[in-house]
Amino acid sequence: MIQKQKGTNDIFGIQAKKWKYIDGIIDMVMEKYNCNYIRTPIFEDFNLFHRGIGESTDIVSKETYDFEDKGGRRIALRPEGTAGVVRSFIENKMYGDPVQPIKVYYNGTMYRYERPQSGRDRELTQFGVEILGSDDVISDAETISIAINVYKMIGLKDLKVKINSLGDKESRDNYRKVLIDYFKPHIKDLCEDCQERLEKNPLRILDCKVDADNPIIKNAPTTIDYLNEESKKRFEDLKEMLDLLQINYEVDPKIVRGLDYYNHVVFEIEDINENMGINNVIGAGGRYNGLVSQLDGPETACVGFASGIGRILDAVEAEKVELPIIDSIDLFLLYVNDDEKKSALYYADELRMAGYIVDTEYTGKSLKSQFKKADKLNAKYICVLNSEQLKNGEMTIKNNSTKEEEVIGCESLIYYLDEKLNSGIEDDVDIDELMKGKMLDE
RNA sequence: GCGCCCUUGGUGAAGUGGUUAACACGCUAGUUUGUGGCACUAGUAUGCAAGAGUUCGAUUCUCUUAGGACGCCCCA
Repeated sequence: MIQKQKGTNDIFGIQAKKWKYIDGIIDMVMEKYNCNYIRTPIFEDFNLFHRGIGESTDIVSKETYDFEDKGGRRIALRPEGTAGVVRSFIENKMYGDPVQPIKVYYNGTMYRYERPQSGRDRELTQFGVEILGSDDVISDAETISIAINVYKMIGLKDLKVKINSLGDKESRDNYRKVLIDYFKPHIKDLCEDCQERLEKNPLRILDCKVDADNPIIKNAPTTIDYLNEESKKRFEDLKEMLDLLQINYEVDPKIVRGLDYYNHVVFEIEDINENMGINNVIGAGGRYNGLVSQLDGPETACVGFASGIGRILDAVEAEKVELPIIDSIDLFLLYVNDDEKKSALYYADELRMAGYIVDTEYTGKSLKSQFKKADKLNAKYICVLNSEQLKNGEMTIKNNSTKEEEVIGCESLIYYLDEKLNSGIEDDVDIDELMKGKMLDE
């Protein structure tokens, strides 16, 4: 039997409904921020990621899904969303758009060749926001608030926002040197991995799991100590704006991000619920002012974040958030003989086009099992079509929770359902209304 | 790339080097010739991830491959 590929998932059933619900929330929140949807290709030139993500780490060569196509081109499945968006920004000359900055969001699958573990798959789905063409701290604050508001709308509560500033490029490079100089004399006191990291990626030593309590690491100089005046001012401004937005945050000098295109603000949003696995960061981002020019575009200041839908759903489960998923149908039509089957087909079609969720029997099962099926589908109303009754232009419709039956004229079926289902309390989910409700709660 | 554990039906699972692979749920049918969800009865894996080996004989032992879970590395 052919099995699915390692680290991939089939999403279906109730899980698929949850994904669609989350997607709906994202679309709605983005609309409010006037952030436009962008769809870029899933595969790109390998060099986009090679140059975009940087050569200092071995992420790209080792952990992208890449291959040579039939025309001899080196292709990579996108491992993240930002590079493609930036490529598109440059290629479509969006920097010439009279309205700046360009605010876009994406939502799609990414591919990383790595060993699956809790919260990590080879195919993952991320949504993310990029604000291209603004160097103002207000964009930094807004980026974080977008992420937070999406999570809030979903119903997540155990969130922790961690922020840090890497400063501008000089600050960052300077800090790297300082850090190497600081650790060098203590190298023998660090774990094996950290000894390797010292040259390759010293910033990550701060995040070491083995030596987390090692005083050498705890007392290491922080990025913030090496910010220049302008960078410091930016960071203070950002904190003030987050306070204004009532976003609780924590400054964590260990947040450094692996890639070297980041500067100024970097942030991670964790779900700290105890049921989350080791990978509990559900969203992360930062400012990347150097990337557009690095990819041959004009100097453009950008900020953005990305968030894994899979991780969000892990958090939803960990926090036991009940998503308001519609898991019922309006009417189930039962029948036995061929004449009744045709009536079922006809009325199902009519009612569906009138806006109702209608289902019926397709496998010729006994009436008894049709009742069971109606129950499993959580049918609000059921109707057993009867040839004799239909000849007189009538049918019996039954409320499947109260069990009350009524005989009605066939032609009044739509009006009957309209009256019963669309009046009074309705449990259909209106995301827009939900949002207004939650906004007011805050 | 490395480590560790795991893989039995539609589902949850028990089990053993040797006749018919427990049990439960589910499903199907009947009791009940068109109004069910209860009850009872019957049926429901020629098969134990795939392949190879050891053996008189393997689902059970060994190896390989694939997949799952978790952790390390890395983390976009």
